[in-house]
Order: sequence, then C-alpha cells, then structure tokens
Amino acid sequence: MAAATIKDVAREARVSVASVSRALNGGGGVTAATSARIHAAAERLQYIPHAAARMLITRRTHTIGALLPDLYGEFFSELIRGIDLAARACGLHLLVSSSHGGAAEAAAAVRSMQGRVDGLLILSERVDATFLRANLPKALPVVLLNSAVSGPAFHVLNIDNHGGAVAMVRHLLQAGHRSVALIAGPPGNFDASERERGYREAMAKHAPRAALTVVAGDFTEESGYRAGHELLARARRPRAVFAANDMMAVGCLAAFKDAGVRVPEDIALAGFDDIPIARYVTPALTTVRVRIADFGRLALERLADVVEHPGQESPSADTPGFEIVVRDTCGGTRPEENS
Amino acid sequence: MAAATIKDVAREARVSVASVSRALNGGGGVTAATSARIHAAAERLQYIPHAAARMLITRRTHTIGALLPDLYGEFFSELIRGIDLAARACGLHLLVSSSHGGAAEAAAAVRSMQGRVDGLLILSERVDATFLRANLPKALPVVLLNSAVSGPAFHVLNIDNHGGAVAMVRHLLQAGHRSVALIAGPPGNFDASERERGYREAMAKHAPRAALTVVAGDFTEESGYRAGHELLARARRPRAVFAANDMMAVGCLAAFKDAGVRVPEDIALAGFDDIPIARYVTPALTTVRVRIADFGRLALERLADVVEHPGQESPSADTPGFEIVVRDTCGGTRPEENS
DNA sequence: AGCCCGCGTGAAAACGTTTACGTTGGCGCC
DNA sequence: GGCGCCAACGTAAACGTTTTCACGCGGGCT
Repeated sequence: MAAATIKDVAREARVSVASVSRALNGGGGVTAATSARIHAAAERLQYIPHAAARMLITRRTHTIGALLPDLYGEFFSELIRGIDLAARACGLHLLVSSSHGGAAEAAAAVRSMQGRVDGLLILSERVDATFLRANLPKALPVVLLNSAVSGPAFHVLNIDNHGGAVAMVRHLLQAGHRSVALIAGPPGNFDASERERGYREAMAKHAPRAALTVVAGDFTEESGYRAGHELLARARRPRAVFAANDMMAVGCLAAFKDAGVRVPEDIALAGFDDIPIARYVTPALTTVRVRIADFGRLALERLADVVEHPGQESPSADTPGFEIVVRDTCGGTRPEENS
Repeated sequence: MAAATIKDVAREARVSVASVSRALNGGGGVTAATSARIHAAAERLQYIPHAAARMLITRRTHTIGALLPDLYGEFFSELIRGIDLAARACGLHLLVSSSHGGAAEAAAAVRSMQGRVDGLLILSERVDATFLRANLPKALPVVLLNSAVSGPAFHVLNIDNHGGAVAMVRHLLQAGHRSVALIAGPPGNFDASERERGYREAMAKHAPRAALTVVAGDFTEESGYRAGHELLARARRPRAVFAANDMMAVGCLAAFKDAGVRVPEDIALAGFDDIPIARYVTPALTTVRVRIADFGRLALERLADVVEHPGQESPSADTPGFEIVVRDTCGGTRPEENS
C-alpha cells in the first residue's frame, strides 16, 4: 500500500487539504478541535509529508551540502561530526560529497547538488573564486572552509593556523629553546603557508636574532621522517623543531629515534592538529589542538544563518579556538594536560 | 534571475517540454537535429533540472541515507569513506544522519529521511527488527550493518568478527603461546559477542586442554588498562592476551608497561580493528585488520542493488575480507607486514 | 491506390504539497 | 435587527518535471 498523502488525511479528518497543511505546519487559522482531529487522522494513517513535493513548492530543501576533497583520516571525521551535530541542532539534513580530486569532478558534484540543497559548505584546495563564480548560481549561499579566497564576495571560515603556530613557537621559545626549526607543509597549501607565516612572525618577534631554519615537507609521515634526518645532518642542529602538522612530527620523531637522538633532552619537538596518535607515540607529542568539531559546527551555523537571512553583512572572521597541548616532546615546564 | 526551467529551454529550442525531457534524459524518440538544438539551448541557459520536481514525479531520489550511531573515530571515518566512494560510483547522493543515542532519536531520524532517500543504510545498536517494522514503510530498501538481527526479512552485512577472532587466536597459539586470555567487549554488543564466540571456538579447536580466561571490558582504553592489571593479578598468568578491540589492547599495553611486564617477551598481546594508533604504540600492536572502507562499499553496492531490483532473493552473507597484521606485540615468527 | 505502422512531436495529466484567494458563518456594534 | 468584519475553512493554482496519449505524416506493404 502506497504511503498516505495529505489528501488521505484530509478525507480521514473530513476537512480540506489546506486545513491539514495549516494544522500540521502550525500556522494557525485552525480550530483546536479540528486541529486535534487532523492530528489524530495523520497519526492513524502514519502520514509523512512527501519531502520532494514540499521542496518543489517551498523552494527550501532543509538540506545543506558538504563538499570535501576526501574524507580520509581523523580531520574529516571530526569535521563532519561537528557539521552533523550542528545540522541536527538546526533541523537540517546533511548531504555529503567528497573525494573529488580534480576541479572537473568538483564542478560536477556542485552541479549535481543544485536544487537538492539550500546552501553549500566547501572545503577544497581546487576551488577558487573563479571556479565558484563559474559553477554556482550566485543565489546559493556558500561558506568556504580553510580557503585562501578572500574578499567580501564569499563567506570564509578558517582554522587559526597563524595564531596556533605563533602560540606554539612562542611556547617553545619560552620553554628555553633558543632555536626553532620548521618542517613546512606542501607549498601550495593554504594551511601550510599560514602556519609558516605564524612561525616566521613569532620568531621575528620573540627571537629576532635566531636563525630561521625551514625544511620542506608535505604533511605526510614520510616527509617528516626525511625532514628529521635532514635536520640532524645540518651543521647547526636546532634545539627545537616545530612540524607543521602531527603526521610529520610523528615521522620526525621516528627519524630522531633511529638516529639515537633523545627527545626532548637533545631536541624538542612539536606538531599541529592533535590527532589521536599524538597522545600515543612515545614520548607523547606536544601539539596545538584545534577544535575541529567546533570548526565544523561554526561553519554550519554560519551557513544556516546565511540561508536564513540572505543578503546579510559580509563575513565575520570567526575562528574556532585552539589550545597548546603540552606533553612530553617539548621539554621545559609542563602545565597540566587539558584533556 | 531565477534558474532556468524546462519550459525556458523548450521555448529557446522552439519545441515542447516533452521533447526537451526526452532529449535530455536520453530516452530516444527525438531527431538528432532537434536533440542537438535542445542541448544547445540547455547549455546556453545553464539549465539544471529541478531535483525536487523530478523526485516528485519519478518517486526516485537517487539518494541513499546512512544512519549511524555516531561518527566519532576512525572507524566511521573509513566507513563513510567507503560508502561515499561507492555512492559516487553508482551515481547516488549520500545523506548522512548520525549521533542518535536513543531509539527515539533514531526513529525521528528515520522518519525525517522518509521520501528523501531511495534506501537506508543502518548501523546502530538500538535498532532491532521490531524497531524497523514499526518505523519503516516496508517498501523502503534497507541494509543493516553489523547488526544482530537475522532472518530473511532484512538484508544484513556483517564484519567478519568471528572469522577474525578465530584467525587471531589460532595465530597466537601457533606462535607458541599455550594459553590465550580474552579481554571481552561490552556485554550486549554484537561485535563483542561474535569475537568472543570466535575466541572460544578457536580455543576449543586448537587448544582444547587450555583453560579459558575471559575478563570483562567495554571497548574503551580504560577498561583495557583495568583488564591488564586484573590479568597480571591472576594466579596463573596467560601467555598471550587477545583484546576484543585495539583501544583495549592499547590500554592493556599501558598496564603491562606500568607493571614492568615486557611485551612480547613476558606476555603476548593482540587486538582487533587495526586502528591507526595500533601502528604507533611501542611495541607496535599485532591486530586483525578489517577493511572498513570495503565494508562500506559492499554495503552501499548491496543497497543499490536492492533499490534497483526490489523483491530479489534474501540476503547473501557477504563480508569484507580481513587480515592478520603481525607486528611486535605477539612474539613468535613475524611474516612481512602487509601495508 | 489504399492501408497501416511507426516515428517524431505536442498537449495534458499527474505527482503532493503550499498558499493566495474566496466563501461561509457567527458575532459584535450601531 | 441589519451590517460588516473576522475567523475558520474550502477551492484551486502553482511549483517543474515525466509520461501517457493523441496526432500528423511519410513510406512500405498488400
């Protein structure tokens, strides 16, 4: 038997479809008595409004789309978690679409989401302003995550890469380490460049006379391992190393272990992200934790706001908080761990 | 300017809307010439069919819903990844809905997905056969993941908990350890009970004279830690410990370390899941890896099949493969690591 | 030559909902 | 008591698509 429609409910409750719609959607204009009769009828028939029909007439899908490059690893797991939680809180559905390497794929994904979503959450390296303008109807609300595109045209939400890096480098310096080297992230990457900027800025401010040491990396464990060996081979070893993300720090730690260099006695080490593994390597990794789930939540709330009140003011620079999580790899004083 | 509709395209191409629909949906009955004209017009107007209208008339959403208990951690990250990949391959959208602790929440989630999806992928402890029958229109295709509900009524897809446990226990025994203890998972849990069943079966078969040792756990790191101490306090320490999941194994490892017990010299240890952390603890954890992404892929493909060909035969017992990943905690011979 | 078939096309119904607009009845007010 | 107004409710249009049906027409068959 096919699902009950609004007409069935109307017939059952001996009213018109209009009254059913009004009673069920709460928009007044219905006697308490009839409303009760309608609700009873709906309950009896197990009536569930047909979402598509409602979308069609309302032009609202109550769904937001999340466009991600790939959801491999803990970062995206946490991100989606935060987004999902917030979506549920806002009464919105979440349509995810990930794993598009190329711009063409991303374009196809965007296009296929047309009309299924009220707004779009986009986190992708490939996506820049021109791409967006080419592939998006400008009516569709969009919030960009961790994106280099700026300007008042789009809403952007970034992790505090810069602030976190500054805080960590300052922490290392204040722990007594004179020189801090950086293992950088991949060249084109926005997060990577922001973290490097933070490193340079903090060094310039708090250790203006120290030499800057930057070795290349690409956010992978292997690149961290290589970078670790490269640092050890240098004439003047740094006293501390700040890896632009945790995976590289883990690789670097392995390199130090293999070389018989003690951490943190011989050299201090810190990462960025606070992935779960950071807690379990030995010694446990000092890192900067960014509240990824909060990040996702903020992004969705912002998008929901834009969807609800279109044509509002230009983007505010909201960022989720971060914390320096001091564990065993950085030496110096060790405040309590904030779990 | 509002988005172009099929009528606009029809006017632009000087044909009727019916022909536009036919031309664009590929279902013959249109001259090559007119088809070309229609495609050109559609291109010119940037026409994108309105998804809701299509759903309404077609009764197909080209979307499948994934109902998960919570997407915290690597397991769900991988699972969604596999599902998403397969969904893209099948040309389906993915609507996720997670984080429903209670049955009431799950029911609400299911209800709100009504009409938005062609099928449902459900992974939830709370969901049993009666719940499903109460909350689902029986027309909606459903595939249950890792669920205890059996019978021909529903399609079920399970991880090979039993097989993995059997294989691991056998491996430990063949590595020369006489006695193997089990750190069990939470009592009501389906995965946990299946793994315990595998443990008992393998012990009965390969070490019928050995004593069975089972200590309680609940899949958390803390419970593993407690279990580790409990095992050490026993009069007769087992030679090997099989933890029903990796997190407990990690906790147990910490307990052994704290107690000065060497792994694997004094006691061997193995886990289940192969979470990323397993590789990074020292010594690296031997465990059984289940291909979670494959699991998600299989589940979605199965669901897509059911959606496409409804009323087919009862569920086949498809399960994703697993591998014993031998690392450093189990002693004995060490084959190559298969990464 | 007449007939029928099939192909290309158009008109219109249908999907289930919301909502603008009538229509009714009851009630207060003069 | 009549007039008008408001609340409650019904009617019907509209959303954008697919799909069924009918129509015209050209050509191959008998």
